[in-house]
Amino acid sequence: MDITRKEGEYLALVYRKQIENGERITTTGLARSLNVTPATVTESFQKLAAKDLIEYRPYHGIKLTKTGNTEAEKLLRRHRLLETLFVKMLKLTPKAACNEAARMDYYCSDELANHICGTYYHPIRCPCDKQIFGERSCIGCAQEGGS
Amino acid sequence: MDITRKEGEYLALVYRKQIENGERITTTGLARSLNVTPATVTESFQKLAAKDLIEYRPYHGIKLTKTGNTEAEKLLRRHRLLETLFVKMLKLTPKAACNEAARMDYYCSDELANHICGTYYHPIRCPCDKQIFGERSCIGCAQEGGS
DNA sequence: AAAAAAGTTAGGGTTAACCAAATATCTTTT
DNA sequence: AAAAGATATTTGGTTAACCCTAACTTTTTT
Repeated sequence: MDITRKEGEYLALVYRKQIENGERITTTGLARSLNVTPATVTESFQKLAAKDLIEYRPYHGIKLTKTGNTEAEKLLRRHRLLETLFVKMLKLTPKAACNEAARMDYYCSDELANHICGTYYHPIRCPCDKQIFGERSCIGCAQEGGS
Repeated sequence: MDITRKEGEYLALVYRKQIENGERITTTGLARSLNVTPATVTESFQKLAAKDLIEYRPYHGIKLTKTGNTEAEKLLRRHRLLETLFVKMLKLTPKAACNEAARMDYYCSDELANHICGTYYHPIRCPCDKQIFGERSCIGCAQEGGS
């Protein structure tokens, strides 16, 4: 079963908040970030859990599973590599690059991402200085296995 | 009213067949190209016509309207500029670049396209030698006003 | 003018995202 | 510890984008 675009957005957002920023994930908090009602977030949690991307204990929050973690990192990797390309090659501002990347990252293949990665010598930080994860399939990449 | 992704695909395909290749557009022919039933194509024609993107005479075929033409060219422009970027900068093969671009073009903004366009000195042909249309909003672009 | 081919309509189906209102479960606060 | 308040979930929808089959209509061919 594969991940829809929205599900990807949830995954990436949860990863950034929970793993990268150490914030606590709440239904209402996410709802506010995504401009939807809490009911919608709950529904998403259920779908994500059904696909084994998060561990979901109703009323007690969520945690990314190993798969969820990996998928979030893949998505963020693609996002941040696109940003890198847009800033370095095309001279977009980091903010504009982020907006473009946000619309395109879900549709960007790992192959394309790997090409960007190789072109820029496997960068470790994106233009906004966030981490770009290694990827097994990318020849020359750091490969820091994940969790 | 805006154009959905599929509608964009129809528009671009119709443009390529009808305008660029001089082929006659038939419901069944499009259905085969897109791997759907003729009924689905008819439905799309009705939607496209409702949005004034094509002129549709039932049983007698379709023609892009001025708006439809413009939109198709915008889409193809983005597609072909993405291809250009992927081939020139990232060394994808033209075929791979086309596949990537096909997934991303709908989500690529005109601003990003303009940046690519400027970076490559407003190219007139994509890697597969098809035309890249001028765009008013792109400073330095040829600006051949369309139809 | 039939038969064949092409196109359309009618009537559905699925899936993804949303929402409001009612309900359930924490968590505070008194 | 009970009530109040905050948070989260369930229930029962809606809408939009695609897609389909089967029946029917129109055009084209023979």
